Amino acid sequence: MKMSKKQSLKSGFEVQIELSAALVAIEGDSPRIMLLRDQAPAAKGAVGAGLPSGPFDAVNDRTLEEGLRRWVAQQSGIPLGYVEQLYTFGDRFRDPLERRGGPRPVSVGYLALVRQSDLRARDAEVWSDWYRHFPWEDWRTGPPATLDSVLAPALKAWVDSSGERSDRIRRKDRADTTFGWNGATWDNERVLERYELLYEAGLVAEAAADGRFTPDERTQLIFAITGAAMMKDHRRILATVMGRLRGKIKYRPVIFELMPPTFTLFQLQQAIEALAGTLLHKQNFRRLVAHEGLVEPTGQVQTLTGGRPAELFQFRRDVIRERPAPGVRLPVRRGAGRSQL
Amino acid sequence: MKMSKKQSLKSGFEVQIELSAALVAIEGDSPRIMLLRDQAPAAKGAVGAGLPSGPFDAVNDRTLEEGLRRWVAQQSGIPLGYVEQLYTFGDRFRDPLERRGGPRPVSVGYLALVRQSDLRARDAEVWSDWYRHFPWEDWRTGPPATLDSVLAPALKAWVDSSGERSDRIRRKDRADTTFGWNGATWDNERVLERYELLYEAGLVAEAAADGRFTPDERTQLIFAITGAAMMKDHRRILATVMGRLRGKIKYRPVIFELMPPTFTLFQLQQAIEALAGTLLHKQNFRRLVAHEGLVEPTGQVQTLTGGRPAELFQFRRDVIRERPAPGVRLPVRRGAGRSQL
DNA sequence: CCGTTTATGCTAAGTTTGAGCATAATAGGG
DNA sequence: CCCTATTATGCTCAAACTTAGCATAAACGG
Repeated sequence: MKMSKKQSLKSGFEVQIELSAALVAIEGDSPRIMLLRDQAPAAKGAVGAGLPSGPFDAVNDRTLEEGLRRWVAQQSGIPLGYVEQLYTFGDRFRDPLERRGGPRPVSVGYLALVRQSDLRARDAEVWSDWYRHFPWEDWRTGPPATLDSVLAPALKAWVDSSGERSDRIRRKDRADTTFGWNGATWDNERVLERYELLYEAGLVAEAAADGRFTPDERTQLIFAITGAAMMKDHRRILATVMGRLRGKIKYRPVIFELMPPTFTLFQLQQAIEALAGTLLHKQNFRRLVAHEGLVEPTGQVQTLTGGRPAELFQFRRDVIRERPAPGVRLPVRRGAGRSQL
Repeated sequence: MKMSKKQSLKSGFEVQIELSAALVAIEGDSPRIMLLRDQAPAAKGAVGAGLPSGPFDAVNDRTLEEGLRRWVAQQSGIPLGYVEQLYTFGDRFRDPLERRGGPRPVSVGYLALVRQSDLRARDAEVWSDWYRHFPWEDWRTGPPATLDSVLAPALKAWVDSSGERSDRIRRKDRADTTFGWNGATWDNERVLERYELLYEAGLVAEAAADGRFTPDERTQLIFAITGAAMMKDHRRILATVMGRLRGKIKYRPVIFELMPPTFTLFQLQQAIEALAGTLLHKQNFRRLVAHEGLVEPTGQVQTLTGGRPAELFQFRRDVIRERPAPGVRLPVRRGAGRSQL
């Protein structure tokens, strides 16, 4: 059973692990993600911007996370605080380079939260609103326009394009449940499922880049909505980040990793709304937060908004001790919309 | 920046990925985990039983999960249904073999749920109750005895063993919050945190095996409670599984992956209690499940318990469509205990 | 000083949860 | 065949929590 190094190499047991981090920050009501500009000449096959990333060094890195921090520090200069491992992707052919003889990628995706104050973009970096890459995930101003007008018909075409009847039913069912059509509910955590569906349907630019599709006029139009391609599987990692973060704020106080030391309750609310992609009832949110004892007043006030000055609060560090799952339970506002496919 | 294959090998960028699966099943009120008996001669350095696992084959496996299924099928003959990736571990020296020149391990842990009916143990396999390996996690008959009598004093010794005062405070705080002592609450999901703490404190057999401790009389005693060592980092994966599963049943109907096609409500309750490690209020559980619409009656009854016959139910497949997070919200019973450290 | 804007307080009505009492339907023993 | 133990199921009450608004407070700009 045991193999020499040579043999194992030949049979493909050795791979390179790529560590990627999605750095998330919030500016006002905008959830931001850090992207490194596309620096490789287009001819080389690299497409789009990408997350900070680099290979895991088994000799020098004590842990995977240590390696990740090293790469991020090197590429962005941003010191990381909260870091969480998300998922390990090893699917074949997610990186178009692989078809041209590149190595088989196995990538470990991380989520890192960056406080607004630590935020400084240098030349090679962009902090872009994550809804630019996932416009259908933002429900703060009601059901996203492109959801029904563009994605629904495009997915309907994908459903109908299958030869088998049973397969068409499966596809339709899947589209309905992930996008909340025809009686199903929109679940704001299923970001990855929605992305994967669009990928399979060839409706995101990466799917075209991976060689299965030649982008025609119709898909070009759709790409305009689903956004420009990102490097490798980085948009998939981003989708994972969004879903995970949306789930996590509900039961762990991670939101405070994104807030400045002191903040008004409305700023806190806006930050949560930014991540969740939905709006909250202001008075109830305030009662919830106060009641949960997650924050405490500092006594100071802030007079920036033109209205009555808001009291400044800070996070109570010791809450973690007290209750098992101190998060911000999201009361949802009325008026979820749905459409037909 | 680019390196030839030779260079990258030298600098340690290529590693082997090990895929491991924790197969979970439930028998009555006992949550089971599948272990392969320790088959290597002790002299070789392998210690304890382990999870089914094997290296990822980048040439032949299309995805990581595919490789995992192949290994499990090969080693146990059990066909896997529900499979979920948990975490990727890459810490140095978690496997004692590594110190003796073995390869740097990077392992991707998976959770797989097996239906009782698919359960069949062959010679090399054991389905063991997971609380045998984590006795302090079972609160169904009240606070675990060994928690206060054995773990508390042992952890107190670990706290006091630090030379620095600030470090002692940090250690005490960490012990309190993860084990729910001194006013903190027991969180049944923090299985991994508790295991990691015991590992760091040298209180689990794996920590001794990794060479940092020579087990003396005292630790021998503790190992009797914390359980025999498992191979590599497999008990850590198991801890991750327990925590993840305890969290997941609350918001996704994964429990049904473990149940037979039809079941009584009390069987369902016992299954959930088995995973959660806590007891539920029977009448309220029934109301909850009925109200959530997760199950539907089959019309049949079961007369096995000696009391009134129980109606048999089945899972309603279509619930996933309807609501965003159909899980079994766990009402907790009174009487959480705590102790002093 | 007045209208506008944002922050904050408060309450009525509806829903969910925690706990326990009461009843129903079986088995087994006398 | 009746009585008791045992498990299943139905129901209710009070407490806690949510939802949705109304109402008031405290700033700003004319």
